[in-house]
Amino acid sequence: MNHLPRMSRPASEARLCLAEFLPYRMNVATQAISQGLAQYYADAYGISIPEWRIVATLGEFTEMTARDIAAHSRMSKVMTSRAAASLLKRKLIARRTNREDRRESFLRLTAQGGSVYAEMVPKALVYQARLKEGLSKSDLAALERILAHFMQVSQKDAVENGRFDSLLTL
Amino acid sequence: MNHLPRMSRPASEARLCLAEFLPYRMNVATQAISQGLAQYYADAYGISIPEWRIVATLGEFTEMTARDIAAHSRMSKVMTSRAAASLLKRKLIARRTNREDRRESFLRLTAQGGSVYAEMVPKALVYQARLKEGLSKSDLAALERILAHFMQVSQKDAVENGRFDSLLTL
DNA sequence: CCCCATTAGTTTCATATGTAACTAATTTCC
DNA sequence: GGAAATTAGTTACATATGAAACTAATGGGG
Repeated sequence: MNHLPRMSRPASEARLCLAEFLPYRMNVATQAISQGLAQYYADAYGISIPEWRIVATLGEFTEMTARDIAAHSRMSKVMTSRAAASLLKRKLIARRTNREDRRESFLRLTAQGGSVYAEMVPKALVYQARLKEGLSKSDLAALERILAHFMQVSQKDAVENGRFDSLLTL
Repeated sequence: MNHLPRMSRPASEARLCLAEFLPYRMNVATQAISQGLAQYYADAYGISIPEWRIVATLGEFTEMTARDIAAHSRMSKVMTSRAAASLLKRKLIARRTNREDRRESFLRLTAQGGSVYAEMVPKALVYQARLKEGLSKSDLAALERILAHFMQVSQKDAVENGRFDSLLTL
């Protein structure tokens, strides 16, 4: 007589180990990375991550509309609007309505916003360096490919499932 | 006469390019990955990510306390409590108070919860396979090292800054 | 034994975020 | 030239999340 399993199970019972599941692991790692940085931004400058994205974008490009900031920093227009409002209130950025198209306005860092930016950049770079420190050149190169690949796959997936908006939503 | 810059700037003006900033890129990539999966969970089973983490943990370990599920799936006890309450209400999990220590209870999947799990696992594995598809063996190996490294660095950072709780907070 | 500290888990409150509706300006197209 | 569609940006409402307060049960000296 041959041995049959006593308890019937689906033919292909694939096991899932949460701790090894890639989306989970990416989430946990990213959460851990963001946590420290966000805490630092908040403690030192009272700036949230969406606000930081605006400051960083304006620090890089000088003057931009909210729409373009949103696209560049991959935030929704709502998120961008709210973060910009908060920065405006604290006079870290200033707005200038576009006379050619009065729906939009150009945003730029104020002097004060500029010095916050100037202070934050080196800290951010140190943080990034700490993250990379200890990884080999080839692992860092792999990371570039991997992140690009993930973006591409997810993007394709979003398009296939009609979530076009998620291409711009935080 | 020698040329001096007309506008004085900090001696070491390190530039920051948001699009290349690692924490930002990890965030964007992870967000994109999670989005698709979360949407799928929600559409097909009305299950959120925290709920899925509980289901996945119980599918793997059969019976566990909320505390241990939280630790294993890296969620705060609040998040775990809320997600568990929702799953209990929908009878996807069941609870059994521990008689030795009546503060805690053991949670397990119900038959219904078990079949949801059984249906979701293959889908999750396909999603993961899609993500990995197209990456070389060596890039995937690098990814393992990278994620482990990020966890280690962030963990050390959290401890140094007294954020012990963030070791367990989602 | 009993008071105090600790632990599991829940609830409350404040804040953050997403979706959808909205306003105002502009463009399209007849 | 003007009604209809589009676009930039804001607001309103519902939901999600985090922090802290809270409840109930246990453990640990004295």
